[in-house]
Amino acid sequence: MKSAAKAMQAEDSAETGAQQIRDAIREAIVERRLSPGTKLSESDVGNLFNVSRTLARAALQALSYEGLVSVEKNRGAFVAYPSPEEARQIFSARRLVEPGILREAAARITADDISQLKQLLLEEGRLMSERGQTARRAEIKASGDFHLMLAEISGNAIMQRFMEELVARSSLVIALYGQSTASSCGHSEHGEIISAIESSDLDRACRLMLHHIAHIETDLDLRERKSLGLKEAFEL
Amino acid sequence: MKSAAKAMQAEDSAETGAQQIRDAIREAIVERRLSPGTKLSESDVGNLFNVSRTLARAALQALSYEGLVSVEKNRGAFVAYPSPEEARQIFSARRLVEPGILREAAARITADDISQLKQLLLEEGRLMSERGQTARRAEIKASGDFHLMLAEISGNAIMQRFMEELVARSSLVIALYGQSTASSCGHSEHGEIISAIESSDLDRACRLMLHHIAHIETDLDLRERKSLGLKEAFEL
DNA sequence: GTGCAGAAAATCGTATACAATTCCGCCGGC
DNA sequence: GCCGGCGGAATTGTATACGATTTTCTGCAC
Repeated sequence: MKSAAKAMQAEDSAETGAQQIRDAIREAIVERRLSPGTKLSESDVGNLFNVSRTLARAALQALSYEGLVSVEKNRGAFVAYPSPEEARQIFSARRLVEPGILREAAARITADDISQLKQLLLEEGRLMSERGQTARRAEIKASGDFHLMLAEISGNAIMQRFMEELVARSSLVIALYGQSTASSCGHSEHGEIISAIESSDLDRACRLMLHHIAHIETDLDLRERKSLGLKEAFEL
Repeated sequence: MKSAAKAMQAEDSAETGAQQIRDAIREAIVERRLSPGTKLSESDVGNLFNVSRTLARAALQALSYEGLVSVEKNRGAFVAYPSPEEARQIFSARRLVEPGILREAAARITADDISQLKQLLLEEGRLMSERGQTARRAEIKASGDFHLMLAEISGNAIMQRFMEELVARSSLVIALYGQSTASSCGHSEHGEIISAIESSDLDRACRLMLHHIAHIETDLDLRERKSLGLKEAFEL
């Protein structure tokens, strides 16, 4: 309900209404307030934001292009439920592009950028030590923001958009298959990467980045979770 | 009309009507039947395909997410007109991801894949020697398909989709800023890359790929083309 | 002829209406 | 009791309707 109110207040924004709805839903998905598989009916979304189905539908379509929502013909839209294979591909893509982004970012980075990165790191650490759902959600967001900021620094808007997609989908994967409570990125690894950049040791930075991504993947249990709703579900 | 890479997904009236329209327009853009800057009004598109504005709008929205169409609020949709900076970023992105894709593809490639690649090459060569608009258009498509097939072989659907976007946008850039009539890729370079893959010389293949992309860029004149609609336009 | 205000036309943004499809419970047959 | 078919409700797919914004055209003053 309060999200609906938020949508109303920003009514006279520059963007078309569908964009705001899309952003609101995306944020909810990335922060894991919406679980994978949840049905997002057009009417419900429309009612929630006090708009017609037209706009709700447009927002859902947009999210499906980002891979955060899957729409099935004549059946509706659902929060994406990435398969293990999809999960592997997402992280494979990250391993493929993030070192390159890191290199480009390092080539253009300014002192101001570095201090911003460090501030992000600090914030991340602060949230980690806090308790509570909201802190947890903010932490998830912050740890993704580190990777996104590197993409931003790289100065390539296309890669930046791609990284936004990958980070968002990673959040879904972690929500589904993550095991440890340490929800997302190893915080300290972010710091080490910054250090390596500062000392202009690019190779080391890239190695750390790859290690970091691998580390996140290690925390996943990517076994096919079939229906499982059988005897196995009850014999424990 | 049987592009191998189009092995995308089934038919039987496939997806919702908007998708077909989107694909048709995308093809027209990539084959340069639609020039950058051309206005795509919702009504016109709808009439052209005998559907309502609703579907036309959905298709245009979809294309805007791919960067092939830019929609301006309350003004309409236009075939994208990438700025020189955008063009640089597109090719920068390709330099960043294509070597990685190539490596993954090489790791999974089969004999059958190689023969398909070679066949694509042959087709490309044949089209090159032909005259006429339609041959030219088919050639443009074929030269892009080489890169797309590598992405497909890599087995990563996410990277494949990203490459589809990059190749399509590259076509726009070449249409805008390309100088030589040799519309697109150096044909022979594709062959060399295949050879390097065949002999398992990955480093060489990557070097060739980077060189190949650089070669395409060399053919661009990325100077800001301001209005130019002034005296310069008439004094020649 | 030039320039500008204002109306008319065209086009987009959003809502609503209707058709098509799927989902779900009910019922009779076996 | 279980299975398969048959409405009715719910939901999506598409079209149309209407208000808002932009563009174009017209006419009058200068």
